[in-house]
Amino acid sequence: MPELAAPLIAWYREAARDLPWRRAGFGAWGTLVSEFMLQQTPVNRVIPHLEAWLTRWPTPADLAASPPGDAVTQWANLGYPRRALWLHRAAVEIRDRHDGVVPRDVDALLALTGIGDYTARAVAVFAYGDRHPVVDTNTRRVLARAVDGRAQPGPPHKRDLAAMEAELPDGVTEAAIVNAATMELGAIICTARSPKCDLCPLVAQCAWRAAGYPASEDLRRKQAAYEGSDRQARGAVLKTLRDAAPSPVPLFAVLPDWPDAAQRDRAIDSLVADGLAEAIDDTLRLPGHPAT
DNA sequence: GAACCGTGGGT
DNA sequence: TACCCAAGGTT
Repeated sequence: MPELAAPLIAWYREAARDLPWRRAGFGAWGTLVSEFMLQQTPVNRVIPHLEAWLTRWPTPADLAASPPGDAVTQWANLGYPRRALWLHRAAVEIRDRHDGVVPRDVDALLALTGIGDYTARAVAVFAYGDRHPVVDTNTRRVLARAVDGRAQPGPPHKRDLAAMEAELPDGVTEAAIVNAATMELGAIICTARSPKCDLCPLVAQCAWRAAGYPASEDLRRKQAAYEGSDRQARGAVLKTLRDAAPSPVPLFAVLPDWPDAAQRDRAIDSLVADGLAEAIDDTLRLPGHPAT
C-alpha cells in the first residue's frame, strides 16, 4: 500500500464533507453535471444550481430535447457559459451515441464535448467505481507538497496522472477513496493560501513539512486581468441575453453605453462564433433548437 | 505549450 | 483596494 493511502482513508472517513454528489445513488448523470459545474467554479456556488438543473433535466435526453439557449439561461451566473453549451452538446451525444446512458469507459467519456482528463476519470471513478487516477488542482497541490516537497505544483501535465496512480492502493474501492480524499484534503486542509497543517493527516509523511516549508518558485500561469477585458464584455453581453430570454434583444439595445464600442462588437461577434448567441435580422438572442 | 474563457468570495 | 483562487477544457 502506498504511503499516503492509509492516513488519507482514515481521515476521509471522519472529515469528508457531506456533498450532494457523494450521496448514495446520486447517479452518473448527476455526477457528470456536477463535474461540469465544478470546472473552475467553487463547490458552494455549484450546489444550488446543480439541484435546480437536475430537477429540470433529470436525464441526458431531457436536456438534449431542450434548446441549447435554455441550458445557457439555467447556467445563470456560474461563469464560463460555454460549459453550459458543452454540457448540452454532451447530452445530445450521450442520447445519440450511448442510448441516453452516461458512458463508463474513459475513452468514450473523453470523446464527449467538454470532457477532459479530469472529468472523464472523475465520472468513471465516482459514478461507476472504476479504478483510475483522478487529478484536479487540489490533487496536484497535495502531491507537490506531500511527495515532492514543493510549496506549489507546476502547470498541469500528463505525468500528473502517473504520479497519482503511484499513490493508489490496489483495491478498487480503496483507490476511489484515496482519489476523493486527496482532492478533499487539498480543498479544506492543504489549501493554496494558508494550509491548516495542524489538522493534516499527512504531517508525518509530508515532504514539504520535513523540508521546513520552503517557498518555491510559482510556475503556475497567472490569470489575465479581468477588468476591461474582452471576457468582461462577453459576460455583460451574455447577461443581457439571459435576462431578456427567451425574447431577442435589438442590437442597438445591447450594451449601448459600453465604454469601448469596438470591444462590445467584438464580444458579440465572438459569442456568435462560439454558438452562445444568434444574430437574426437586427437582434441578438440565445441559441435555439438544433438539439433534436 | 500558451492563451483564452466568467464570476464571485476570501484575504 | 487589488489580487488570488476556484473538482478544467479547447484551440
